[in-house]
Amino acid sequence: MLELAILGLLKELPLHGYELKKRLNDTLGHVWGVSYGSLYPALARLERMGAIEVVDPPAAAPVAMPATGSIAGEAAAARLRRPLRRSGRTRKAYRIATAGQTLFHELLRADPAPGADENRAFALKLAFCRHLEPPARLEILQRRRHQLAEKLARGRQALAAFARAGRGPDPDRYTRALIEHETTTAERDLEWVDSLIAAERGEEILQGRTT
Amino acid sequence: MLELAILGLLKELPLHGYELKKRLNDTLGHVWGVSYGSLYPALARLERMGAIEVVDPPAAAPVAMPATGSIAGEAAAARLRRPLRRSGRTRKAYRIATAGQTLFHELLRADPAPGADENRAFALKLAFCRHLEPPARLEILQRRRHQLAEKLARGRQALAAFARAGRGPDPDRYTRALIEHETTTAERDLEWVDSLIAAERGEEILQGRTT
DNA sequence: GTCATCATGTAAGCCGTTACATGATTGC
DNA sequence: GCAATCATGTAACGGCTTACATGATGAC
Repeated sequence: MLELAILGLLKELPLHGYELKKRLNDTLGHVWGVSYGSLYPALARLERMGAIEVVDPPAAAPVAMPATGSIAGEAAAARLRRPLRRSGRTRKAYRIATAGQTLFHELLRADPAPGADENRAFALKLAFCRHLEPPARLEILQRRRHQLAEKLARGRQALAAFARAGRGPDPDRYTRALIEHETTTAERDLEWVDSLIAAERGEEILQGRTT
Repeated sequence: MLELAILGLLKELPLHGYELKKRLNDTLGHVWGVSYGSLYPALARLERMGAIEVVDPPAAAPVAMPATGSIAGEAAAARLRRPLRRSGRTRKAYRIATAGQTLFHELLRADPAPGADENRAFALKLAFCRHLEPPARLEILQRRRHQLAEKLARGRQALAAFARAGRGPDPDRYTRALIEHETTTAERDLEWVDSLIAAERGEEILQGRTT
């Protein structure tokens, strides 16, 4: 997942580790907080894999990039633009390589190990899926839909079990309240994803694609 | 967190590892899935700490326990009741010790490391907080309330930043939609916790406590 | 007697963290 | 020259997972 986030950010513009961490925590902070101890090794790993590469030009590259469109992107870009006359050796800016593009798409499409971070995984994917083709986006959304539907089913089942077991005064109102709340949350999440899917389909039609 | 779950279950009735895992996955499964590889070491750790102890009686202990009130508890109890005539040595059933009671309460009151599993940590605490005194319960709920309020504030802030930055056609509708959705989710979670707090207060008044 | 299941554990590995070590650049 | 901050890394550890090793019991 860290890899995905890194590649997603580098896809917009070349960055060095320190700046990358800042952005990760600023723009993606609510979903994914990273520390140096995992960031730098991850960068090294990605470089070994050939997914990213250092941009050599000691004092040239990332000048005058137009609006990236990403939140806080402008501020970060400004931060990067200014001190470019540093010697250029201390900082190691990375750029995404072609192998990295491939990896990026693979990671976006891979279904997440079911578990606690299904949520953050989806959030991360959504945050980067603008780089994808509409069909691939749809696939991600539908996979998420499926996850949520299952979660909802499990919740309703648990609720039914409660109804059968809990005769008389509440055996455990807290657990029950929890499951109820989680179930309605799942319902709403599902509706939301459905609305995203609908929007996506509308988009496609507007563009004349009938896939 | 595993410790908390284990202690919480053992507080209801003595169990051995295998059964413990089943319950963990059945009743708490939606919030916390465990594997043997972490469960058994955790049990060993807790035993070393003196928080739990093996129940020696080779073929006697957990017979005829009345309704536990926990979901699926009856089924599990039946499962445990029947094969009791096993030699009694293969299975190591654990009971919570007094040191464990203390630990349990400490774990319930400890504030969770902020991060991804704030949610599951709270869910787990809620699932066990019926063992707590009302004031302690209130404290947990209020801590959660605080967490959610902060999350909500961050969300609104991010949204405001979006409003400032995103002139014209959507720079990134996906991220925006994500943050919007997370914000409204936080709002609803907050309302829910507030309702739990209100219920708790009502409870207190009914019982004549004016704390 | 053999198969499914119950039952306990260990080993290796993944993915992240905190804490530490180190040094360059800039502002004052 | 000194502090703040920028910047890169390493080391140790944490907690959990999968996969593996092992064996008892009960059903047929």
